[in-house]
Amino acid sequence: MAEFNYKGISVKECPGGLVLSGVSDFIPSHTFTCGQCFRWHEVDEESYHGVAGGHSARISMLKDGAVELLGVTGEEFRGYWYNYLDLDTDYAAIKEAVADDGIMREAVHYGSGIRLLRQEFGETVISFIISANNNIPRISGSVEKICNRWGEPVAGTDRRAFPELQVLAQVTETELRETGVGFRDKYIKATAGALSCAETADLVSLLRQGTCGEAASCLEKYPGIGTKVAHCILLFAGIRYDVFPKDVWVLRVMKQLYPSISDTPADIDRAVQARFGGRAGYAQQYLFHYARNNL
DNA sequence: TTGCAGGGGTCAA
DNA sequence: TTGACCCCTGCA
Repeated sequence: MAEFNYKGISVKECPGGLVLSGVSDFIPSHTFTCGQCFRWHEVDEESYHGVAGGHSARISMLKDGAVELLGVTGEEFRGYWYNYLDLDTDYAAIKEAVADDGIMREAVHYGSGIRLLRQEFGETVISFIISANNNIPRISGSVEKICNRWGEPVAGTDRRAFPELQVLAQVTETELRETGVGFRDKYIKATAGALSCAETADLVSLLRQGTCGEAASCLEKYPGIGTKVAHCILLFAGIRYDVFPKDVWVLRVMKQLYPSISDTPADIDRAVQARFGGRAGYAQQYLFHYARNNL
């Protein structure tokens, strides 16, 4: 069995996949259930199966702390999963920076194994349009149905890839509604159509420029995308980390734990930018995950 | 068993 | 600034 080192991570081939040593600050349950993604299914304790970017993997934490990637080749690890799992980011440094008071220390400790996934842009856009005024089981169900119906087959699994936006743009609203997306059907079709006409790489490049408010406004031009969904897309597609999505849970935690900060979104943004700056998105994830499970 | 409120918002009036 | 919007779930 071959063994190699990739950017500080020791990668060893094992039957059916790879075992990684030297990955820190990663716990599958924290990363895959913190609300940033909808296509990772728990198959065992600290073991999840997911499909991303046309690839399939079963990712598990082994007892010795090593990370096992089943169904993944060394080439796929270097070419896709390393970046997807955000393995080049130093989470120890981020955690130290954002855990600047007792509340944040507790939130960071609670979600210590969260990594922000660098998800596909189109999949992230459509998934978070579906998330509006919705709940996680239903969002996951709709996304899976969309993949089953219009996605391409993926090697190594019965599950399918998230379809291209060009494909979704051709689907009727009635067909979309059959996947349980409800009134969001027209938003999905319209935004998939508008984005499939645009050059995605150029748009993503544009979204990295300017302030996070400007980037969010750019996305808010598309149907079904308001401020909160725009911020989620920017953060969870790995485009920028200075955004702070404010959903009901974050507003709840801010009101309860930081009553001195006014609960208007603008005031929260000002306080968060001053305090966390370019790491606001990471802070939001720790707070959100903590709030969801403790408040 | 049935009825109702509410959910990781957005949009239009 | 408000209410409608799909529809599933939890709870009384």
